[in-house]
Amino acid sequence: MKKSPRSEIPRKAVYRLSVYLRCLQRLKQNGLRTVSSEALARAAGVKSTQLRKDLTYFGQFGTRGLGYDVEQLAQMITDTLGTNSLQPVILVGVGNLGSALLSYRGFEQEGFGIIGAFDLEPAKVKRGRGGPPLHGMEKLFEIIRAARVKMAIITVPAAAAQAVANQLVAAGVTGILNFAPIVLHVPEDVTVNSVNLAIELENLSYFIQT
Amino acid sequence: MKKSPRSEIPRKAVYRLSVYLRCLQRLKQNGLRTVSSEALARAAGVKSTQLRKDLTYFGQFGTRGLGYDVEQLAQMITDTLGTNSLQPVILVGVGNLGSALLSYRGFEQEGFGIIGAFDLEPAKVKRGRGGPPLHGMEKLFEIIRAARVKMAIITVPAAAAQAVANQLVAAGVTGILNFAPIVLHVPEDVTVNSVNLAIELENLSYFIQT
DNA sequence: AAATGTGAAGTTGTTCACAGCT
DNA sequence: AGCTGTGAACAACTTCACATTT
Repeated sequence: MKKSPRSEIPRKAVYRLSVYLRCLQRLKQNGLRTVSSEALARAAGVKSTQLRKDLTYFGQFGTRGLGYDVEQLAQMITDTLGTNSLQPVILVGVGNLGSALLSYRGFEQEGFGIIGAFDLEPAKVKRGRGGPPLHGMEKLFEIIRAARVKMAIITVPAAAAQAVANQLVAAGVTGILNFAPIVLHVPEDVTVNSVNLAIELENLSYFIQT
Repeated sequence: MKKSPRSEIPRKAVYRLSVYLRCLQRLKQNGLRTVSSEALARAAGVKSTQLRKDLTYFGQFGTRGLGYDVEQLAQMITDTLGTNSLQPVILVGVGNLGSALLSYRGFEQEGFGIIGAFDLEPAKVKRGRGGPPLHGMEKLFEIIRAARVKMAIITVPAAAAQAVANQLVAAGVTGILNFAPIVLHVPEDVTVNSVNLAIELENLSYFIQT
């Protein structure tokens, strides 16, 4: 298997891989077997040359004159992203946003299972029925280790986020999806993706000014 | 007032402006009056030269030898982003994620008020107490027009998202925060910021692979 | 002395143009 | 003929080096 040097692949290209995958899934549902870079790129909202360039970072998957096999390309993307097997994920901070995300089913649809939620005061949290078990913070380390959890979602207030991140990293987490409005400092081998909903709106606010 | 040509300012620089603002707010709470580009940049997780370059897109705000006035710089950023006055926002699609975001108070803290929520079947939606009024889709156009709403949040399923976007644009919305896992096609003068939570996790999944 | 502001250099990411398969 | 794969050209963004101001 050709293992490309991971560091030379643009982060954005990896991100777009996920977008392509969504489009391929839709195409498959519509019964399409093959697709050209032109058509897939249009669906994904990018230029066809960019799509082809992105794919070459990971290998060669097309047939010249014909296009890409929908099924096969989707398979290679899930292989590459590592979303074949179900990844266990935990969530820390069951406040407004945290409980919101717990009731959101969108993660599971894509192969991620939230196997546990953590909060400083689990007793105070109002929980709907269903959903993952809720623990106090003292269980964090133990559960992460036991389930070999590599990915975590942080939805605690800004003031607590860095401390939580430190605990997660110490327990073995190497991927963090951070919703706290703060820049997290972590070791090099840990990846942080930050989503800040207020900033997304604020950003729009700039562009709608006439 | 120096009005720089909006199109020549990198989108990323505008985004970082929001990050700087968050840091300035924290500094202000801690009682700091001035801050150097070095210190602010560290807090924001960027290089100091980048911070300075970003700011020059909007004017000159520092004092050489001293640094930036925290209060004044924060003021200029809110002016620039247009978040001085409270922006009315609506939300379309009160499913799992939509109702999640409605109960999330983070938007209001930053000067955005969700003045209305819309759903195909408002009767079916379980609503907690409080929060904005809930309407059927037939009211969408009228309410957007009446309140001169410019910004909207889309949390409908992928299959419905483009149609909703079209309605929003027709009613006068020019900024859309899109949570549907699909690429929206809109006129040039409309800005779309897409947030895809599943993709963020999927992306992490790639980087945690050893 | 300390720190900003900025043209120039460097780096990264995107698009072009076309060679090379099927 | 049609469409992919890719080196080279281009564009966008970041960082450097240093002149400039307080």
